[in-house]
Amino acid sequence: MATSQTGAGDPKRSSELLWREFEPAQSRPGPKPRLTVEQIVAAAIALADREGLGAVNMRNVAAELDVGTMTLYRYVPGKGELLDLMVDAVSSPGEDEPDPAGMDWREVLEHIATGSLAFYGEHPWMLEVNQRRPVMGPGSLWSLDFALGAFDDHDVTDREAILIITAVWGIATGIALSYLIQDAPADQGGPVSTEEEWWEVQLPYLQRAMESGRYPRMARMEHEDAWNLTAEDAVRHALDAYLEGIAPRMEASRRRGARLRPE
Amino acid sequence: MATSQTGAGDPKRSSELLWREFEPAQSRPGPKPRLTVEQIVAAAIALADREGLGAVNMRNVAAELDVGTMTLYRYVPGKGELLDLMVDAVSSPGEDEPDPAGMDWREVLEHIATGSLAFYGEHPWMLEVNQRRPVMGPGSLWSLDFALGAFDDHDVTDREAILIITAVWGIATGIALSYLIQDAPADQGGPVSTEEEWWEVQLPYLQRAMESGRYPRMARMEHEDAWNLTAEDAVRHALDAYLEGIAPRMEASRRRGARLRPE
DNA sequence: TATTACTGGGTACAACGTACCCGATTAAGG
DNA sequence: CCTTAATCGGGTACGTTGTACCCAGTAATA
Repeated sequence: MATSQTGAGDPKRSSELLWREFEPAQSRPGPKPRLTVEQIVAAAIALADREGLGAVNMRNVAAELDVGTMTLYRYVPGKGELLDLMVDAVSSPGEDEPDPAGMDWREVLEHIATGSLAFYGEHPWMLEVNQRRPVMGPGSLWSLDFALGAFDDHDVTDREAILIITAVWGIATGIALSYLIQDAPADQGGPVSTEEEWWEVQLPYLQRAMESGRYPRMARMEHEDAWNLTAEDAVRHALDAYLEGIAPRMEASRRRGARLRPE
Repeated sequence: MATSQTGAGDPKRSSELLWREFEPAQSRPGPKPRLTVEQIVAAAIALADREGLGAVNMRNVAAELDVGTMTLYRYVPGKGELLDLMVDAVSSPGEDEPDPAGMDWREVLEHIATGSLAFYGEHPWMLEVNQRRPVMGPGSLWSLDFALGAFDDHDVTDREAILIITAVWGIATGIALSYLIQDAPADQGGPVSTEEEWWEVQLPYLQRAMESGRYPRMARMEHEDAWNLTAEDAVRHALDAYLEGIAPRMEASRRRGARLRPE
């Protein structure tokens, strides 16, 4: 296995591990484990944050924890499952997470979008993970529940809520993919060309392409400032327009003085 | 190199290959090449379409063409560059591509979004490629130029045009990532759990999670229809709302009776 | 015809995931 | 307290990848 896909392993083992907090450990014969799953996941995340997803291999994670490589397999069935655990762990709420109850729908959705950017800034390797199957662990469920908080005071169908959450998440992730993935530490090995070098080399080819007349609209662009956008600029624009688009519907669906009742 | 990243190789070699049509071959000593770069790229794309990105390795591509593995290295510096070429090749215009000149801004942007979905449906492996650096070849430039056609009749700044294109592209790609990547042929090897199996196994855990009271909003959802969304549904919703949001600006910027002049 | 650059592709190695194995350890039963 | 058996740490080794290196065959040029 070489690629980095979620849901690659045995779903039963993955689920057991994701929800491990639900079955407390019981006393068993044999030596005390030296590690915990949490330690392994934390080490793998630290490694990914620091050196990129390419550096996350079983040998490196084991070295990070100063244990033998094969020891990891006592705790985690394989690399695929470890990746699932990493994804769910970073999706879990932080210390200072606000409570969506009491926030306006706009605030919640904006918090999701800007929070996603900050999130991908901290964990750019998350943009490289192929979330082939949704990882449904405690952290991911929490994220979804948080997002649903946008509609606490509104009468929208479940379907509509999902559509809106999907759209906001899609905007944030789609744009983060364009702008942030390049900040992730790359697998080194080849000629470690910097961003400047990269463009410098391409420039003459692009120049000739522009002069070829095959890209008339591009050729007419002022290159200077148009491309100097940040992910924040792009998300702000897209989100503002999108929220403007759904605002009438949201305002129409607002319930009168309702609060989330934990019935 | 194990991961699938663009821009991984030598940028000079990549550019030369991307723009190979610009330097015509000249007569040289030595045997005639048995292959062309086009053939190799086409074989790799066919393989990726059919068996997934995981099946694209140098040995398989060579077997597809009935040549020795190392022969490929006569034409392509390495797998990273081959991936760049694949990405640019599938981004090139098809036979029946409409001309954005003469289309309304809405039509162009909608065509980009729905076209993207169809595109990812045909080449789901594109969702797995980490576009760490933009591949600036003939195909990608053409896509950009096409998108800029949305503004032929409008007075918008270059910056604004890029913002809008980025938003539409981000919406389509972000949503495709959620909905379509699961349709890509998976790297087989482990327990090849189907979609149903996957959910069946997770269900009891999710049930317990819902009963735990930690996800009150999720627990209150009607699961039946809310999750049965297609990528088309999600994109239509997001794009409609977004276009609604930028419509005032676009209408305000419309030029009077202007047409694209190939000056 | 001789030269020379280029072609096909076999061999081999390094990095990876992980199957398999063995000895050391420790809770539970007597 | 001692036996038993499950569990732990982790070394060895193999299969799969990308690709460096090499050599022999080939064809345009001089």
